[in-house]
Amino acid sequence: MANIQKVAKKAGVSVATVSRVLNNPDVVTLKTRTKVEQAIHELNYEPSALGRNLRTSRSRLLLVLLPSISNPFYTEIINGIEDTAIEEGYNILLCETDSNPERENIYFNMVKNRLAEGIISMDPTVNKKTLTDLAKDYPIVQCSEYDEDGTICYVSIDNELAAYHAVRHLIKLGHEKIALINSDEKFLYARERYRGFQKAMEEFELPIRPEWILNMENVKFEDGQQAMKGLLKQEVRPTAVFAVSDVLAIGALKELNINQIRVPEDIALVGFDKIVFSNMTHPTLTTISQPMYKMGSISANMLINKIKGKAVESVILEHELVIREST
Amino acid sequence: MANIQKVAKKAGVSVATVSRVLNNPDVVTLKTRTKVEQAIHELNYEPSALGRNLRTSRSRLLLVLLPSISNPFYTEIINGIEDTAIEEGYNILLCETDSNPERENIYFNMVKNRLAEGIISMDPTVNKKTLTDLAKDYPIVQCSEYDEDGTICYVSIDNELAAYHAVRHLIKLGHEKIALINSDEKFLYARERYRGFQKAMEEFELPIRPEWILNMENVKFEDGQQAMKGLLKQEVRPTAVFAVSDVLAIGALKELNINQIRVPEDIALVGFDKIVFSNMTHPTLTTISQPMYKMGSISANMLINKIKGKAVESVILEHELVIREST
DNA sequence: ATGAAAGCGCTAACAG
DNA sequence: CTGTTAGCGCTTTCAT
Repeated sequence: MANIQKVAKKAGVSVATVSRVLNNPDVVTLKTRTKVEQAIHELNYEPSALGRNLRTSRSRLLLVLLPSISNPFYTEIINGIEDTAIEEGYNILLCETDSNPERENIYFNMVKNRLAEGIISMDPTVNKKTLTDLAKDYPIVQCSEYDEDGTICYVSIDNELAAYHAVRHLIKLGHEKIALINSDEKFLYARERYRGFQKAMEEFELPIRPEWILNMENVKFEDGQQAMKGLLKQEVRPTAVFAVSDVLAIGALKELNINQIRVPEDIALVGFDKIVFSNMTHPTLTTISQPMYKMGSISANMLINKIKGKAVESVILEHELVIREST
Repeated sequence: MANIQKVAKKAGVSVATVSRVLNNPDVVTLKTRTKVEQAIHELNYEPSALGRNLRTSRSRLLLVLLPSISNPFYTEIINGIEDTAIEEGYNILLCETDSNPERENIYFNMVKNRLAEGIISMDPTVNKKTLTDLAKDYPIVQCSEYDEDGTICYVSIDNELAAYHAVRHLIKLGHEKIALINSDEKFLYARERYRGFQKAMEEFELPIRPEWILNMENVKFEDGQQAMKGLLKQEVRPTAVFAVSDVLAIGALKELNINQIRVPEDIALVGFDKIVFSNMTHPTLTTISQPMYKMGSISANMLINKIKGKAVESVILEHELVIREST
């Protein structure tokens, strides 16, 4: 495989000149440049990023931590991150942790040993302590899920307000018996969305029934289905359900369809995230839309600025209630 | 930042010894090893992968090319690739090409300049010529979509047979008017699945109506919905539809639901891929299941073997017809 | 404008 | 078992 030495030899110049042609072409005379370019072409030379990276001690690689790529919530965010990263000359490594600390560790080590220059964490299940410790020495930002009292910058939305809007929408539609399908409250977003639910219910003086507050361990379709199954078994049924993610809502909708319960006539349903599927269900899902692409691109910019040593500040973005057929 | 030199100095040994406790601990006496380990700990030393990579001229990075991560078809395959890769000490870089040759080129360059050691291509839109050229010099395998007369190894299924099974299933159910929602026939899998459709129809002496063969440019939900819209407009309606991907089928189902057409009573529907969402629709979707995880893990193994210089052979895996509510 | 030379951090052959 | 040393391929000062 051709290296810079061979090119230099073939072109009859020094390796420094070849390097200049590669990185700083205007400081080389047209004549020598042409010579070098021809040698490069003839030898089919490709500069090794390995050598360059060691020399410059940069890898131009960013890590994106997420529990699982199968969650459609992340896809638009990733697109935003990716476009911005590529624009800035970085590549991203999608890191599925599967909520597994060991996996997590592999990726943390990649930044410790310089294989990657920084981390965008979107993983609610990440070990906050480890992440905070790592953030002292390496550039890290958080996207969507963040650490409440942490020192790590983030970009997110106002989850409490968004949930409040969703529930208020149901209340204004005349619903009084409203259930909540939430995820595990060990996650900040789950706690915040619960607070939004609570706030709306209290504001309109509606009772919160503990048996209608469901906390699911995971956020897969089956969990939503399971949750709805639980709700339907109860003596008194709610007339409306707010699920904190579209995936949960779609699972719940499945169970409603199976039982021939009409949506929204018998039970109204609101989701969260506006994933692509949410428009393919029957009926289509009312949901909260987050500016996912923007969240991605902002977090990528934040991280790159941090890498460059610039100061960065956390950002809260706007959400939007998207009213469709399920309410 | 601590490097191997500082550790050696602190421990009072040579850099070689430090390197040994890192890579080959058993050849070092317990006593010196302990000394070195303590120095490593005290200095909070992390070996630089940059230096190691240059020295060993390996990056332990594999590229996975796919048009878009938002297509749920890829998620299980990626899991298979990832698990196998990590097991073998490799990491994977998910590369979205967006069917954009420029993007594609970025990733091809990463392997040319040694940042990555090989490529698993799952991208039907990839430039076959470029890929074949690259495969002469670098380890490359194909997963799912492959090049018919190419020299590049692949793992896939028998698309023609799978499509044949899907259509035969509809025929055995008594259907005679069967439509096909296909993707663009520039893709091999589309041509193969068409052939399977054709074979089944001919075997049972059923006519193939050109107006019931739809070739969609993309394979998003909207394309399936669009296709079904087209079918419903026609004078004579089919009683069954085979869509070559679940995503298309789900879009088609959406349009059927909108028009209150009963599935499977009025129109039966078969998809392809068995994506997670295909079990959440109402009715659930009959589909062809591919061993996606296995495809992923086999292709990763193939690539790693190729990198190691071993000979590898293409593999065709089994598929399965999964009969659910839509037929 | 170009070249010589140092060195990024590591591994591995060789010597002892 | 451990140390010395060369060098992976590149960029970048410092001279010229």
